[in-house]
Amino acid sequence: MISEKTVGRLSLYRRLLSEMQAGEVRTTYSHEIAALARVTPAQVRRDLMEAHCSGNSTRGYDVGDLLGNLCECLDNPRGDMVAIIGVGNLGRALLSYFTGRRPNLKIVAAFDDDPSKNGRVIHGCRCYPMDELEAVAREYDITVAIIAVPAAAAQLVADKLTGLGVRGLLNFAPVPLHVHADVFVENLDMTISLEKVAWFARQNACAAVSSMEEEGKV
Amino acid sequence: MISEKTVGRLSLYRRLLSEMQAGEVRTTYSHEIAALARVTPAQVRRDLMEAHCSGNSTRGYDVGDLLGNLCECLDNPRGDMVAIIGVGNLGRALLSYFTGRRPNLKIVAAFDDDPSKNGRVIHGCRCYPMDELEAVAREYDITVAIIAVPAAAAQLVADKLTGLGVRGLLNFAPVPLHVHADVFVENLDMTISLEKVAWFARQNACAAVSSMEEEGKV
DNA sequence: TAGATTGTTAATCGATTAACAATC
DNA sequence: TAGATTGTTAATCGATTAACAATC
Repeated sequence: MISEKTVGRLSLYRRLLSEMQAGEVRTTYSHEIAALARVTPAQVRRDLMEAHCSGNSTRGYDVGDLLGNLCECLDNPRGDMVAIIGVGNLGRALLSYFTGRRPNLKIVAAFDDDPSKNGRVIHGCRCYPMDELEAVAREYDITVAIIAVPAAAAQLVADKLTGLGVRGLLNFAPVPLHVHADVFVENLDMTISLEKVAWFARQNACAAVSSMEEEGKV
Repeated sequence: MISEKTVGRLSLYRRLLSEMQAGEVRTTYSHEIAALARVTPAQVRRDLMEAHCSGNSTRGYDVGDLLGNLCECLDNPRGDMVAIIGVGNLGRALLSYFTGRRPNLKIVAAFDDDPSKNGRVIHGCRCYPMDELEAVAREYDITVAIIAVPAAAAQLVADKLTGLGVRGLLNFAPVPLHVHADVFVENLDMTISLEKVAWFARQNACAAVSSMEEEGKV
């Protein structure tokens, strides 16, 4: 099993390579990919080897081959069916953000308890009441879900989803979810991210001031 | 300097502890915090020690003391001024999401090149044209920025911001940013997160099937 | 006291980094 | 060939985990 970080980077490399290809670049070296992805060349090579991609010691990597390999490694040939739970401000923004971004990751159904949303089509995605989760999830064979409900409802939603066989959750609710080991959860707690940024921004600003003071003393 | 992961977890502990306090819990043990945060008790103790929080070997940790210490460690007493760049679907959703969530992290200004947004107040935040970035950033003493512009514009925006002294960026644009070492960047690439979830969901589903097959054989 | 906890130290694990040989 | 690259191996680094003594 490839590590979590490597999978994320492979996905990034793929995107960068497809931009290269659009610019008609045929071959590339690890350090070129590394510069774009902001990682080290050695890391790129290691990641690519994990994905069974090999290069040529004179011409580096063939962009077309690499893209093919990465797609084969990362994508489900049948595509993955995604549901989104919660169609508030955040849910609607996520629908608009994800729609069309990756054809293989299709958000096919949205769910919300608000009756006024029942039956509406938002960014091309139909909205169902929570009661119909089981029926719709089975109909579409949903394997991935995005949780965009308030914190208080998130665990209940996660339990329902995993009970229906969903094995991957992208959780935007600001609570850590309790799930079985065979379910992959990615927590995207945006408040924590913003707090981290603010904290390090302050530390860096302080470090800059104190290093300037030190320089001044010398 | 405390590690990135620890800072994130401290922020999480604080939130969980404040919920405890709302339920009138006075003292707590590391394993209680650990169960809520989905980490190990040893990790909780290590994190708390990093933040110079100490406990009592019989009564564990005092919830009130802990909250006070964590706030002192994590928060800027004067509050941090945050700007958001890009007021599209995502930007507006982020404004609504962050508004009021952390009083110490106030989004005081939004910026967008779309003239129709100039002067509008969205979720209590005034919208300015990009031309006014420098003047407004200096006026409010902005130290943190959220980047919610399309990929093609992100690097330019980041350069402008860091040029104005912003030392923390929360980047939602799907490109890695090039910044100086004294700027902290948190990349929140939601497409990569969703791809990771889909990938591991598939691996886990496959693993479940093969383990069932193995059990069947025995 | 006895017992469960905290804080500290040593051991383990994994990922990253650096150094090298192989290749075209 | 010469040179820059790839792929491989060994060394380093850091974080996590486990084991222990100290505490109330």
